[in-house]
Amino acid sequence: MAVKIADPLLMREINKYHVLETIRCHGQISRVEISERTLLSGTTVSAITGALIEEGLIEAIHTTPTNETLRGRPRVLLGLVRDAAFVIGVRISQALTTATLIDFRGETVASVQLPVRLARQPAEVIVDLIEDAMEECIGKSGVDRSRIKGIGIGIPGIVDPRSGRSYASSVFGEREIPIGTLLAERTGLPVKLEKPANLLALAESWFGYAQSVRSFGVVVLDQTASLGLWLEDDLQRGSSKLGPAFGHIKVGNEGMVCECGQHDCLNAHVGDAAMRRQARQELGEALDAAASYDLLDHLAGLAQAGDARGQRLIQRQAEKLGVGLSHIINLVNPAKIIVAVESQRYGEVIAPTVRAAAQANSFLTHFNSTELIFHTLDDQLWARGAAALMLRDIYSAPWNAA
Amino acid sequence: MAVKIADPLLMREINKYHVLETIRCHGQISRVEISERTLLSGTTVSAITGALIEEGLIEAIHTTPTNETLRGRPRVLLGLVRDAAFVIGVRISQALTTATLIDFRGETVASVQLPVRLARQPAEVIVDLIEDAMEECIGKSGVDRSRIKGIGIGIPGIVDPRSGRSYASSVFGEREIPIGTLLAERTGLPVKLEKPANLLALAESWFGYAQSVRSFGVVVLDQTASLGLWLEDDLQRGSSKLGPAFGHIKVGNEGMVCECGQHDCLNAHVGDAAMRRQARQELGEALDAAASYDLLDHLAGLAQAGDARGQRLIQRQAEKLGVGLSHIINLVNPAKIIVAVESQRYGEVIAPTVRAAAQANSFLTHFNSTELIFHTLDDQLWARGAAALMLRDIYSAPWNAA
DNA sequence: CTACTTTCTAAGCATCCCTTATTAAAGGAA
DNA sequence: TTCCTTTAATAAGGGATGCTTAGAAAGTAG
Repeated sequence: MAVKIADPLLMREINKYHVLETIRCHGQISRVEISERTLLSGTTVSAITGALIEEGLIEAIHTTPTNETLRGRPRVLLGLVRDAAFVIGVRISQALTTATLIDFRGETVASVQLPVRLARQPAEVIVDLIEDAMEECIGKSGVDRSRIKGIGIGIPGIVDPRSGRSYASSVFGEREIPIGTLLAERTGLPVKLEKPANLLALAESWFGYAQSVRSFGVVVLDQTASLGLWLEDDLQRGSSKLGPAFGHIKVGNEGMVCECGQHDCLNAHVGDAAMRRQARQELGEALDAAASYDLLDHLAGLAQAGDARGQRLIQRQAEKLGVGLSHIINLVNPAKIIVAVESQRYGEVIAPTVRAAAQANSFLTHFNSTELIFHTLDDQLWARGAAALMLRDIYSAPWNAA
Repeated sequence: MAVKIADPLLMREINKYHVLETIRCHGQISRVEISERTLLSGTTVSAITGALIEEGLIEAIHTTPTNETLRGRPRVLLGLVRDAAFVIGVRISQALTTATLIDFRGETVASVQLPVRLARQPAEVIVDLIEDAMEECIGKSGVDRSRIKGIGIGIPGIVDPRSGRSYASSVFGEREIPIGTLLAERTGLPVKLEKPANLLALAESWFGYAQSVRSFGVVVLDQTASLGLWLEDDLQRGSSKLGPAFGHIKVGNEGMVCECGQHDCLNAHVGDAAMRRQARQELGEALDAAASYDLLDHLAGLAQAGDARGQRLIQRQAEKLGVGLSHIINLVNPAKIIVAVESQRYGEVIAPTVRAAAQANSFLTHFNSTELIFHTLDDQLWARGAAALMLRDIYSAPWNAA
């Protein structure tokens, strides 16, 4: 069957999920208000919240009654139990690995940064390093190890969330590393892998600009361009389960070579890696040392300082990205597209051109119904996305469950 | 709330829908088999089928017991009641309007063709003509008028299914005609509009190659190229509710002008209208008379006969279409893409090139996980799609209901 | 301290599904 | 033909859920 058969247990699960979601979104909320928002009867809400309290997921908050001169019995506010579960979010990027411990409310408890290039290390060492970072994180926080329920990892490149394998990642080079499996064996915890754009999409949906938005996309622009698509309450993974191949849509005919072997992929024109190649050609190696990393930021600085060649480079990239966005707009037409760029300065420089190019290449009605948002890639949000990946299992939307 | 609250009634609705779907897909099926397929208990199936019989939607079939030397009490086969409801599907295209009467099982009862160019007529006349065709259809079939539950209409161009308006249709020219509203007023029946690709997607999902496929796309190539996307058990309409603007994704930089005012839209390169312009340039007006309509078919004939210019024209178009498909593959990566072409000959000629171009421009993993199917645009299937549009309301999937 | 207001919970009812037991409707063998 | 076996379909009983109504709890206002 494509869809689950309904029985009383599923019914309960569904309503329980709704109640938990309502509490999560509101932070603190009374039973009455839950009842109003969910349209469930008061008794049902009481029964469900009772069970959730029993399970230790929520608790009554005994702070101020918050009664704004209201008469009658004061409402008891309910909220998530902060330490009902902890999750570790790991962000792996070119030159920096971050491990962040997140509590059940999605808030950061502790964070450890590891400024190391993992690409040069063998798999064993990589896993060692990540494990150390996580240990440090746990130690710093003082959280009991048994309360940690899982690990969510974000890795650039092609990631298969089913097998826990990472392909063609700029971080690991050509190697296929079953990093998920390795870490799971080490820690005995469930591990989930995703590409960064998917994690950010999850984070935006839970905590960010896309709360209760039914369809949106998150475009991450750093080493490469990548897209996470959120449609109808879940990540869109497509038939291959790998998610959209945004970086490999074709956006020109200049013959730029992509690492995938084809020509004029978006990633051949756009992103840190592509820009480095172009900059080397056009600006010479003067740039090379200055912009060992943070090339995009450096370029933005040049452009703002009035450097014509830098401006042209950026302009060209922004246009290509705009064309890429236009394909999303025309084909999927989500309510929002959030473009996340690592360097704030760079984001500000390209935003107008990207927007204009997107408009120039989109069908007008569709462009107008898709909101384009630019913002800086937030490390914190990123980690919360990785955590949400695991927390989702605990919250467990019943219609997605196996 | 984004999702419905669960209560016993919804539970029943969901299971009822599953039972009805199972019966629809199987034509004739016993209670036991329904129980096995849906995983519902026998008693529940009995209760639900009992209700459905009461409502007149299904009935016991008293033909052969179909007992393959099986002992025991024979199974009673259940099936849809053929005349539980009738629906009229109307297909409007450039030079031909077809009205088809469809029964509750999705089978054609009667069909009327109107070889008339509606573009030249005022709105009043258009509605008159369609009404006449429908009347003829009803009369021919002898079906009681009161059993007809609605009208589903397919119109090329931009269609807003909410307002029943048709924009920028090649059929009506620049006019905005509220054809849905007009016909609803005339007939007193509910009317739904869709673009052809959406109707075909619906039809493929109900009756065709995409039964129980969770995600697929249907690309229709006739006057223009158009895409209907089916994701997660429903048509993907996007934020604008108009569906994908496949014809307006950009596929080149040759500067071909599209009717939307932009350059190098897919529709500027591909489809009957674009080919006519190109053919006029390259083949001269010798072609003009021969190919008043059915230009694509005519071209295919030329190409098969060895005409180099015709082959080049077709080749170029096929490549552009392949690029278009690659965007679908890379971004959405559906399990199937069904390419429906009006002329069988033309379809056969372009298929290899389209496939090759799609492959050359897609990320390999994604290409390999999307099945590409070419087939001829089936007038019958088309009409059944229009009918399914209405029947869907009667079947009423509970999770899509308001 | 009492009356009032509002929140929350308990009791009773209706619906649904499931498991088990019973009836119905055939075929096969004596 | 009659009785037994086998399978299908229905009926009865149990468990879970949600809803409505009524009552207990916990404050404020006077």
